[in-house]
Amino acid sequence: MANDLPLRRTKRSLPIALLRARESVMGPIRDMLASSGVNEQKWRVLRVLQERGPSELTQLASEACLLLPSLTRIARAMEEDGLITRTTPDDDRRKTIAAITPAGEALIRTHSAQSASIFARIERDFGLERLESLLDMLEALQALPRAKD
Amino acid sequence: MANDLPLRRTKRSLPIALLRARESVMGPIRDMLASSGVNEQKWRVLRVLQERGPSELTQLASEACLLLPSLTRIARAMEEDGLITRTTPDDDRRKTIAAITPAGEALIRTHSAQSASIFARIERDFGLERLESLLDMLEALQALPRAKD
DNA sequence: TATTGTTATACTCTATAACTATA
DNA sequence: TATAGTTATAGAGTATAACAATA
Repeated sequence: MANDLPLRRTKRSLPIALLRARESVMGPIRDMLASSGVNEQKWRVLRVLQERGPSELTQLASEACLLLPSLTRIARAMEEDGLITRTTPDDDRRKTIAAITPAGEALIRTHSAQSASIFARIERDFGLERLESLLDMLEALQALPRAKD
Repeated sequence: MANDLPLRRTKRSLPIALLRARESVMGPIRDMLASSGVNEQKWRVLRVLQERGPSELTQLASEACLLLPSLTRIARAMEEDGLITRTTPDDDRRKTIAAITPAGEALIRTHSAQSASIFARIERDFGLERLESLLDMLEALQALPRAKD
């Protein structure tokens, strides 16, 4: 069996290239979050909730790229910190709806200027048009049909 | 202070878009690795070593997107499994050089056909030209100057 | 029976600092 | 003194399965 096909160079390996690109972008963002009291995961949860409004945990986990058991723990901690609320809707009491609180929104606002400045720098160095094109492609990549096998 | 600038939609947030895109690509690759006995991190180490040849741990950590303490542990385990060797060069005995073994290369070969097929599917669904263009941009993004502040 | 979320568990990675050996 | 790597430690995420409550 001729299964010793050479693999792509790692620079041209999509998973590795995506990871390395993310690592280079995350540097200044990690510095920002270090002074915020929330980690990357909690920041994503806040960002998704602010954008989408109150959300079921399953959907929230999917959009924030977290497993549901991880989100269960994270959401409990964030509720204790007053950043989100968790409620059970009367029409389906299996569900939990998470929602961002004013304190959570305030935390985002506190860092919005810094976040914008980090992004502006990338825009400047990378090029606005190219960046928009990259974001278009990343969005399209997410939308690809999931392989079944 | 007008620091309540609205943030980008999460779909247009570079860190989140990179993460979500990677998650959608990693699905079938995780399935592949599940039957290989190595996890994502060890797979990256093997891929980098196969490509670059024997490497110092600091450089290897950087290219495989791992912290050095993580790599120390991972490399020890991989050496025990016979996938890599670790040697101390005579000209600088502070260093450790890791190198892939024939068993490590065999492990990669075992999955090269499957890996190629996963990639071919993405090429087909996403478009070859578009994919190459995406990889170009990801490579360029990695090469951006690191922010200092 | 299927769905939603929680809990439990084992494993692993992350992040930081302290430490050793060598240069 | 600086560098390369290791060790230690605390914290957190990953992955899976089992479970409870509800539909």
